[in-house]
Amino acid sequence: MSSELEQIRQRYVESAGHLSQSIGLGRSLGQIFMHIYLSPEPQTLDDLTRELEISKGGASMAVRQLEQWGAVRRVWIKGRRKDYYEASEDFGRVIRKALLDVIGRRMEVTDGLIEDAEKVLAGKNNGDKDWKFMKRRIRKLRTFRDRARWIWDRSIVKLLLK
Amino acid sequence: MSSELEQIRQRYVESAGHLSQSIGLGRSLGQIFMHIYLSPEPQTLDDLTRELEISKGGASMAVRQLEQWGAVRRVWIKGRRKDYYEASEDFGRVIRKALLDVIGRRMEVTDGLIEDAEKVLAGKNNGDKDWKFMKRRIRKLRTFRDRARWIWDRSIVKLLLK
DNA sequence: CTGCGCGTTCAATCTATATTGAACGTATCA
DNA sequence: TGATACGTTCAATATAGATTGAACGCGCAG
Repeated sequence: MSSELEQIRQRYVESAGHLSQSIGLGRSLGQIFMHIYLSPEPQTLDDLTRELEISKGGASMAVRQLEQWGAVRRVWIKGRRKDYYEASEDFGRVIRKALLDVIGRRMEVTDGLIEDAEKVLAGKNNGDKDWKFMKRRIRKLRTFRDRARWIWDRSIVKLLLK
Repeated sequence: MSSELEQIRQRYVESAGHLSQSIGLGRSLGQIFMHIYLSPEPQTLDDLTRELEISKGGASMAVRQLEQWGAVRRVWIKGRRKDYYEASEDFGRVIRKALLDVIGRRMEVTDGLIEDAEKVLAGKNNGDKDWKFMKRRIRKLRTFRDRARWIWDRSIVKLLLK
């Protein structure tokens, strides 16, 4: 492949790496996807370790993540023993799956905590000013949490499905 | 303040710290906001460093970030020299500002790269298979980038404004 | 003007997490 | 049934970036 073409690809790989790094997914995830996406031929783990200078273990894990999000798919080439990967062009689907996965996981983290505290607070219902304040704030927190979840489930997810 | 109340607050502070850490904002940002939010009285930087055991420098920077997002506001108490902070209850506005800030910044990162490469590719328009492939992929990338920006600007932002 | 009490800055340090790579399990081929 | 060529795992390591804290500037009180 022409070296000028190679240069362009490298620039994209680098950029994708920075981007995925900046959103907290690690550099190699973006690099790997972009490399596969800009490769005319399906790529193997060895191709990735060689071209991107990353470890085999890392490549293996990243590729599995990308596969779960539908960003790459495994293709079998008969006669070959290795796994070959090619990129999906359906970015919409990929982003949707990744968002649902990543953000959905994050929203679960907060579950449980608010309910627990509200139970304690309900028991201790004396007229104390500070307890009242705490109750009001935590009720407000819960209201917002519920609304956020609703918007996420009913509106954002729906929007992403288009 | 009752120590039981104090315990509840500490649990929330800890959780908020974990949450903000997990979304890549650092632990202290979440801790600080939650501490102020659950405090009946406006808090000073010294209060924060004492209660949360964080450095003054860090508290100063985090509070400034929270102020920019409208999550806390500075209040003057006459006769006092220190800055006092109290929390906003309008989470919707806060989240909106933070998202627009954080994600907006991220979307700018990718600008420029695609255009540059397309110019190079347009020049080298020979019939070569690999060049054609690269062109198609990058065009697709650009199409998606444009669509993503459109959805962000026209739909998500609009949704958040409610 | 001087000293003090603040908030801010930023190079040094620490830490959460991404990445590595040797050891391992597994499937394929002779 | 080995032998080999893979992909996977996970404890060890490296690194990005969050946090610290000493030095600083500024404004107010005396």
